[in-house]
Amino acid sequence: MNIEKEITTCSHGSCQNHSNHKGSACVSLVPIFNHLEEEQMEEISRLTQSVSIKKGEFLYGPEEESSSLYILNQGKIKIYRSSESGKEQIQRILYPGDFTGELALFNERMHDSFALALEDTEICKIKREDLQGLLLKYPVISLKILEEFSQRLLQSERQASRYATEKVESRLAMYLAETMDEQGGDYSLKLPMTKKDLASYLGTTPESISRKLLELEEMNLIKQGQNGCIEILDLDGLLLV
Amino acid sequence: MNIEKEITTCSHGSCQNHSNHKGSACVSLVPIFNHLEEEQMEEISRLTQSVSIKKGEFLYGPEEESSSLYILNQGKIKIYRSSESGKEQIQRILYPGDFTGELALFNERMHDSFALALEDTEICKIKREDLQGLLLKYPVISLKILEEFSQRLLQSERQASRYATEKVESRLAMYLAETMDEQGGDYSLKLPMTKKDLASYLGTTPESISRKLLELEEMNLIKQGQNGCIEILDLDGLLLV
DNA sequence: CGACAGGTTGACCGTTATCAAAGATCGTGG
DNA sequence: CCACGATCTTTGATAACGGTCAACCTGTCG
Repeated sequence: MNIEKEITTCSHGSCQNHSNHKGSACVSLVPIFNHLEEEQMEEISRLTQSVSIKKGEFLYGPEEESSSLYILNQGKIKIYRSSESGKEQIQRILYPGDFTGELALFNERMHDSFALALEDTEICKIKREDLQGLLLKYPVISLKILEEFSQRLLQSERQASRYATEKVESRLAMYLAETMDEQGGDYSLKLPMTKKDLASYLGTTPESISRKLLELEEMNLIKQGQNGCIEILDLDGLLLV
Repeated sequence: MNIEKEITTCSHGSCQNHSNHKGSACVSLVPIFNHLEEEQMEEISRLTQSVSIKKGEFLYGPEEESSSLYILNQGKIKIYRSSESGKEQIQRILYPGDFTGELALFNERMHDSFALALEDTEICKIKREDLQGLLLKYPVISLKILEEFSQRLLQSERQASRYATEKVESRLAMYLAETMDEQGGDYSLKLPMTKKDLASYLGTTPESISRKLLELEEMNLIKQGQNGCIEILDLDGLLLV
């Protein structure tokens, strides 16, 4: 079972070299399935189905009926919705171990966003009925999912509140500060998406991102490198913006 | 058990006349506890504890440890957070049957928002341990909560996306359109909060709300009455704004 | 009756979106 | 491996959207 380790350690990183994971081993990746008995794990594995999608293809789109929970095994997936006025807004980027499809799962509803593969991607599916069966059989899993959900909810509400109250510069500064430690050791980071997508994620335009990053640089708070690499020179200052 | 009916029918309304509910009958109100066996209901009731708070008092505040799920029995509670830059932002208003405290519950974390009673209010508490015990014992409840959570998550993400992409006028128009059918029969509504609070909810200022409502009125899309009563004259037009 | 919170209106200005055009980068196919 | 087109990025000029400040009005509550 060292496949798990291998993948886990490289999530959020840039490893493209692992490609021979068997069938449904990916379930072991997902936090919600942690700490289960081995036989339960096997039962779960038996219920999953593995899917590959190529870069640029959609896992699902809005108005599309959903009946599965998707667990990202390998690759990178962009979840975005197109707003009432037609603008695209990025919700989040999925990395190995993340899952999606939950909403449609419990609501018996359609998807209302797009899931687009940014890289060649491998995914595990669990059908709604199978998952619900599992939840009833092993209540612990529900608690795990509830934790995950409440985490997501918290984040989403915080995000909403930020859009509502902070100006672009602050939103950007906060984003940098938050993304930082996740990405590299020493106060630097590599943007996990294009600046265009970052703009959409932060609810602004590419032009503004460009300008604001320059401003932050001129204030000696950050230093931009190549390829969206950014060094943070003054974290405290950044958070005061 | 007609207490349930009585309260259910008046939620979102303006009934102040029911005040003699016994102990923990309120659990029967909550969607997540629907369709349970009677003995289970009784078990749940035994675990709940009833609390009253007066208008203007806080149910909880941020930085405060939480260990209970709160179910609103009677009254009206405003949930808001104060953003990084110190501005207050309203998350939602609770009506009888709604619950709060979930986040802190599953995350073993502190609250990060305020819960303020807008009216004299009655609440049922269930302790974290008790609730988790229930969830493990009756997995069906988990599914209910998961439904509720995914509903909330969907709403919150949609909301966030709106803040990010729509301008004030659209946000306001959408809010009116959404709040409408819930409030009265014929295309009219009564704002459930002050315009000041509405401004905060929509991520803008009272001044802007005032002006935009006037604009909508001048476009013959709505008609303002007394006390935040608004008649919608042209729903389609409103949604095109 | 006065104080106070909410609401409205006006004037002003900062922030940020928009449009346009040029430069950089990436991926693809020859 | 290079060249091409597509896409992303930057920069500049402009304007609109909306926040802020200040004054005034209204209704409510003690």
